[in-house]
Amino acid sequence: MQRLSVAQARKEESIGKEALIQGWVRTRRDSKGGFSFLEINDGSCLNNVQVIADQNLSNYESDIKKLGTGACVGVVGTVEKSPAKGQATEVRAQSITVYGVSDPETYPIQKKGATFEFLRTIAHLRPRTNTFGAIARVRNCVCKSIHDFFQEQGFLYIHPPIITASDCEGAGQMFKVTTLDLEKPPRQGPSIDFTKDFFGRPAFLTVSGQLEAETLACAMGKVYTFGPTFRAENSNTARHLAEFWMVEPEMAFYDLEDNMTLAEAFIKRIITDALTRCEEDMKFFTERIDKEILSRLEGILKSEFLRLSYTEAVDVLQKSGQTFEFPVSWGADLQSEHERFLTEVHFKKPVILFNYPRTIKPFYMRVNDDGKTVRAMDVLVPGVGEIIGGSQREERLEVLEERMKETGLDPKGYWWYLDLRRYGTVPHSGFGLGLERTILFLTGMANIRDVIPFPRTPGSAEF
RNA sequence: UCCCCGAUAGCUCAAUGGUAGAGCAACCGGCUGUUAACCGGUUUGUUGUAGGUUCGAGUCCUACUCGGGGAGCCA
Repeated sequence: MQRLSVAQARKEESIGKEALIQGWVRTRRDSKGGFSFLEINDGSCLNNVQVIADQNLSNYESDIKKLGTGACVGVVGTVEKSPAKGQATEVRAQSITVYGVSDPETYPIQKKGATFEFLRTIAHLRPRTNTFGAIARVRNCVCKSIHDFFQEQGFLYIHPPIITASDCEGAGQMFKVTTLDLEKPPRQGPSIDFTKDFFGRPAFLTVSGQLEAETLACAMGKVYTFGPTFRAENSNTARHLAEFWMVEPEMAFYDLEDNMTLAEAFIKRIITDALTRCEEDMKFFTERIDKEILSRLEGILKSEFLRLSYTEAVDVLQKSGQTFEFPVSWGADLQSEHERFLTEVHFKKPVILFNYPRTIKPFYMRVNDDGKTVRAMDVLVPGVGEIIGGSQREERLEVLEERMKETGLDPKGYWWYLDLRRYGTVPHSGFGLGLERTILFLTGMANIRDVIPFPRTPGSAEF
C-alpha cells in the first residue's frame, strides 16, 4: 500500500489512487446520513485532508464516532474528487486504524483559537496547531536556504566549538561549564581553583563562533558557521533567547562593502525561498498574523538596501523633528527607537548602518583612517530592528593589540587570534544573523518564544 | 535587572466592597455532503499563593510566584 502525505493527498493528481494516510484528527463532523467527516493533518502542509468515514466501516460505531481532536489514525482509502467546496480532493475510507485516542475532556487544544501565552505552557502539543506547524515548516525552509545560499557560492560549512575558554568580545554574560562540585568547590586561597576543573581552566558556552571562524577563513577563504549560541544575559524581551541559533559567515579578502553586498543578497535569498517554497504558510501568516507581511517582504525584494554611515544617521535623526525618549548625539549608541524610526518611518525599507564610533564597538572591528570610527555594520529591517551585526575585522597586529588594551582585554589570552595577524594576515569580514529573529521578520510573529519549539529564557526551561 | 499592566470554569473573558456569570469547548438530543457547521438542553469554580483591612473581599492593602507590554543589553 502506497503511503501518501496529506500534502500529496490534497493534490488533484492523486485522484484515483488507493493509499494509506496517517495523521492526527483535527475535527470530526457527523452526518445523520450515516457517515462522518474527519479532518486529518500530518504536518506535511497547513491544510487538512477530508476523510469520508462511512457507517459500513467495521469500527464505525465503536471507534470512529468517538474520535476526538488530537486522536491519531491511519486511513486506507481512495483519493476522490471532492464534490464540495473547500478542497480539491477527499479520501473515501475503506478502513481506519486508530493508533491512539485523545480524550476530549482533557486534551488542551481546541478547535477555536488559543492565545500564544497559553500554547507556550503546552509546548509539547503546540506543533499540532496551524500556526506552529507553519512556523516549523518556514524555519526548516530558512535553514535550507542558508545552506543553499552559502554552498552555491563556495562557502565551507565549519563547526566552531560550543564549549569555549575564551571570554570573547565581552558580549553578554556567559554560561559556565563545569564539573566541579558546586557544594564544595576546590579553592586556592579565597578563589575557586579552576585548574581542578574538567578543562583545567574556566570554560563557557559559546556566545559567538566568530573568532574561531576567523581562523578557518584565514585558511579556507569563505566559511560559515550555523549552530546554537548561548547568552546568559537576564534579558526579558520578545526578541531575546538564552539559547538561539546563529549563522556567521566569515570571508577572507572581503572588505566592508563586500560584506554589506553579501548580507543584502543573503536576506533577499531567504525571503525569496520562503515566498516560493512556503507559499501556503506565508499566505496563512498574512491572513492570520500580520496583514502586511507579504507586501512588506515583496517590497524589500524590490528595493535596494539603503547604506548610511552612523554619522549620516545621527544627522538624519537630529534633523527629523521627531522627539525621542533618548536624545541623539554623536558618540552614543543608537537606541531601539532610533533604529526603528530610520527603517520603519523615515526610509521605510531595510537600512545598513556602518562606520560606528570606535568607543561603542568591540576590539576586533577595523579602525578607519579617521581614527574615530570602526568598520562596523548593522542591518536594520522593519518590524524587527537589528537582524544582522557584522564588521570588517582589524587585520593589523599593532592596531589590534592597542584596541585590546583600550577595551581592557589581555592580549595574552588571545595569542592564537593575534597569530592570525602575525602570520600572513589578510583583510577579512563577516557578520552574524540570528535565525529566530529572521523567522520573526518573515512570519510577522511578535514573540521570539513562539518561533523556536522549546524556548530557553530566564527562569524558563520546561520541556 | 528596571518601569507599567495582569492572573476568575478546560479556553477567551465579565462581575458600583454585599449569594461568582457569559461565549466557546465538553456531554446529551435534533438537523445536515459537512468543512472554525448549525439548533436546543446539561455539567463545570479552594477567583495564582500567603498574610492583612472589613460585619462582609474576586474587588482594597502588603509580600511572593507566574505571565504580558515597554526599557536596557543584543542576534
